[in-house]
Amino acid sequence: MCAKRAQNYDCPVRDVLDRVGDAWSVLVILELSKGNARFNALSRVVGGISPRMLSVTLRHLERDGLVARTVIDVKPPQVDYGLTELGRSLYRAIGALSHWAEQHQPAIRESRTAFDSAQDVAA
Amino acid sequence: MCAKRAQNYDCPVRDVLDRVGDAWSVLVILELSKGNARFNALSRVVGGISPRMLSVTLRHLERDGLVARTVIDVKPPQVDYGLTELGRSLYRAIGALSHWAEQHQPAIRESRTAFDSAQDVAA
DNA sequence: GTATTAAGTTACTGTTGGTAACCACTTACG
DNA sequence: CGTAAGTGGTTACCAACAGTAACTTAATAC
Repeated sequence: MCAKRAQNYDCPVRDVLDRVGDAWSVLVILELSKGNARFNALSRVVGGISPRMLSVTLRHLERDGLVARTVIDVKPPQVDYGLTELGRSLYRAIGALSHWAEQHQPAIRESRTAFDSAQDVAA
Repeated sequence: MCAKRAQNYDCPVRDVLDRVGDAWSVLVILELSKGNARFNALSRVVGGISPRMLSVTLRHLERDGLVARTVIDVKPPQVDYGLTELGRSLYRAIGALSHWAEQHQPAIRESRTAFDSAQDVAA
């Protein structure tokens, strides 16, 4: 976004947020932080994700060097996905934001409720 | 996302990432971290944002209690926007991620280039 | 009277996020 | 031998939403 319209902003943060901002990416990184996994295993455990979305998400993460894809040449070929070192370091960074999120979620929830009921009155 | 399809996951992180994942939200928070500003001032300084998107973004941020909207009752009524304490604390949290982003951007860029050229060969 | 600035809103469009259905291949079961 | 179920995805399609362009209301200046 920043890069695309990039009038004044050259923004490394956007590169990361474009990836992190995606719901599935985070869930997949969270899952993989527990250990490597294969496609269908992820598919089952992430819950609600479709094969396509998983495929797309994994390819994005692989492209950014956050996830490594390894084909194991057994008879029905298996594919193993795991976090790279870069991926693990991002996981830690997300952890910090996640911490903030947990701490302040009540405040946000409260604010939203207040805002919404104020809107209802206005309407 | 998490909340919407919320099969298994009740995820406070998503609440925050839905907001942070949006390009404009971050840019606006960054801008407001420098000091309060009015609508058209923001419009000019953010660069590339349309009135609608600014309006939408600000209302989201206000709803989440990150930004305060103050109407000043002068003759052409003015509206002042500024970060709340919650907003400032999020700004600091974003800072951490931003730091990670700056540190690792070269690695990500490199990985993308490598990945893309590998794809080109394959095609 | 028409131009500008304030702070947005409305109506529309194009991209993209997401679903449902399908594919090719191998092993297991009856 | 046929068919079901697991592997790892792709293709075709649609709806929602992000984003743009144009308009609004009201006041002050020229």
